[in-house]
Amino acid sequence: MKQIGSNPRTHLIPEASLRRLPIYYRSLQEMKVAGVSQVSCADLARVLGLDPTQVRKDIEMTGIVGKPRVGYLLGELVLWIENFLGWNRPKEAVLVGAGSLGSALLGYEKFRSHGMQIVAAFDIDPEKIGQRIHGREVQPLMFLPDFVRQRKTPVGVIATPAAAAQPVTDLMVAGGIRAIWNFAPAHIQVPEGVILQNEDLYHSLASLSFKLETKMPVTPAENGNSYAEDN
Amino acid sequence: MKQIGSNPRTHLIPEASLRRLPIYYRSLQEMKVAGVSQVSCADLARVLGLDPTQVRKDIEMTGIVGKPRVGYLLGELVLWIENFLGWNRPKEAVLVGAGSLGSALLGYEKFRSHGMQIVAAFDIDPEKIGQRIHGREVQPLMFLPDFVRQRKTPVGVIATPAAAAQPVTDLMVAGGIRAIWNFAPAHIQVPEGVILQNEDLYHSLASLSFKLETKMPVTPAENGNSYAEDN
DNA sequence: TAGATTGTTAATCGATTAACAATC
DNA sequence: TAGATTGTTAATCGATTAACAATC
Repeated sequence: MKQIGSNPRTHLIPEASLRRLPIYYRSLQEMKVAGVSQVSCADLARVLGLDPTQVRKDIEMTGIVGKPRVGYLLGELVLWIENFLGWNRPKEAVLVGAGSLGSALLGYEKFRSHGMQIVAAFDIDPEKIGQRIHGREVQPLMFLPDFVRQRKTPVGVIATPAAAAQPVTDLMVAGGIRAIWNFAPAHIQVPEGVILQNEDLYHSLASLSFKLETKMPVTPAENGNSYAEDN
Repeated sequence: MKQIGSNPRTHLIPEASLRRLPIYYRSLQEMKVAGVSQVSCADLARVLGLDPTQVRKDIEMTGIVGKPRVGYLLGELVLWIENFLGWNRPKEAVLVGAGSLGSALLGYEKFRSHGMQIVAAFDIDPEKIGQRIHGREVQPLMFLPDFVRQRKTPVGVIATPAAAAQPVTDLMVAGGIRAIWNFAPAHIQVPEGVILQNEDLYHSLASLSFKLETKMPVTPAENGNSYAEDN
C-alpha cells in the first residue's frame, strides 16, 4: 500500500495538469449536487469532452487510489484534489492597486475556498486610501512591507498600472512575500525562489487576435481551445 | 528574397510563442521611447532575462528578416509584430456580464490597440440594463444575437457568473461569433471552428496554491515563473 | 578581416497519447 | 466469469535548447 497523504510521484508535476484539476473539481461538485457518489475518469472525460487518458494521468497525480471497474468515491476524490492543491489550507494575500480590477478581485469570495484569502488592500492614491472595498479598508502602500513582515503574508496580488508593477514587486519581496500573482501588463523580475504567476491579458489577446485572422494552425494549448461537442 | 507580409513558416505556430510576443513588444516600446533604433534578439533576451535562442525563434515567427551582427530596426520589428498578431486590425467584440469584472474590462482602452475593441455590453439584470459604463450603454442580453449578426461582430467576451457561461456562449454562437474570450469559471463547449480562450483564475490559483505548499518541482510553463535577476 | 548576430538544422526534453497488464 | 477501469510502461509528438553555418 502506498503512503497516504503524500504524493506517489516523486518526479515532476506538469503545470498544465495542475491547471486542469480545477476543471475536474468543478464537474465533480456539480455531480455531487446531482447525487452522484462514484465517478470514473472515463465519466469525467465524457462530460468534459476531454481525453480519458489525460484525465486519468491528472487524477493519479493527486495520489488517490481508485478501484478498477468502479473508479473513485466522488466525495473522496474532491477531498484529494483539495488537499493536493492546498485549497483546504487558504493562504493569506495582500492586494496592491484598488482600481476597477483590484476591486473586482477583492469581491471574489470564492478565492478563500480555493487556497487564497485577500486580507488587505493597498494603494498609493490618496483618493483611494481609506475607502472600504468589499469589507477591506485601503491602506497606504508604504504600510505594506511592515504588514507583510509582521503577518508573514505569503502572497501578493498586483493589480496596478504597468509602471508600478516592478516597484510594488520589490516592496513585496522586501517584506518576505513568497508568491506574486501579477495582473499588471508588465514583465516583472523576482529573485530566485519567489513564485511568479502572470495573468497578462495582452498575452491572451495576442493569441486570440492571431487565431482570428489567420488560417495558420496553432498548436493546442493548456488554456486554449476546448474540444468540440461531438458525442 | 522571401515574400513580404506573409509568414515564412508554413508549419505550425506554437501557442506559447504567440503569448511571448507581447513581452518583446512591450520592451521594444520602452526602448523606442528611450531612443533606441536598432535591437538584436540578444538585447531583448538580456533585458528580459530570457533565453536568446527562444527570443530569436519567436521573432523569426513574425517573418521579419534581420541583419547579422546588427539585428533589426526597432520600429520595423514593432510593425512586424503588430502585423503578425493582427494588433493593427482591431476586431469588434461584445461583452456579456456588466459586473465588476465586466466593468473593468470595458475600461481597458488599450484593448483597441491590441487587436480588440469592445463595442457593446449586455446583461440580463434589469438593474444593470440602461447603465452607461465607460461610454457604453448596457443592453438587454436578448438583443445580443441580432446585434452580433447584423454587425458581424467576431468576438464575444464572457464575464458572467459560471452558470450563465454556457447559455451565453450558445447565444453568441447562434449569432455567428467566431471567437470567445471566457472569464467565467466554467468549462464551456463550443462547436468546432469557434476559437475559445479561457481566462479562468481558478486555474492559476490551483498552480499558485500548489507551488506555495510543496517542495515538489513543477515544470516551468509559459505563463508561470520568470527568471531570476542574475546578471 | 574579425566577430557578433542571424537563420537553420539537429538534439534534448517533457507532455500527451497509446498500449497493455492488473484487478475488482 | 467477463469486462470495464485502474495503474503503468512505451511511443509519439511538439517545444525548447543547442550547435553551427551564413553573413554583414
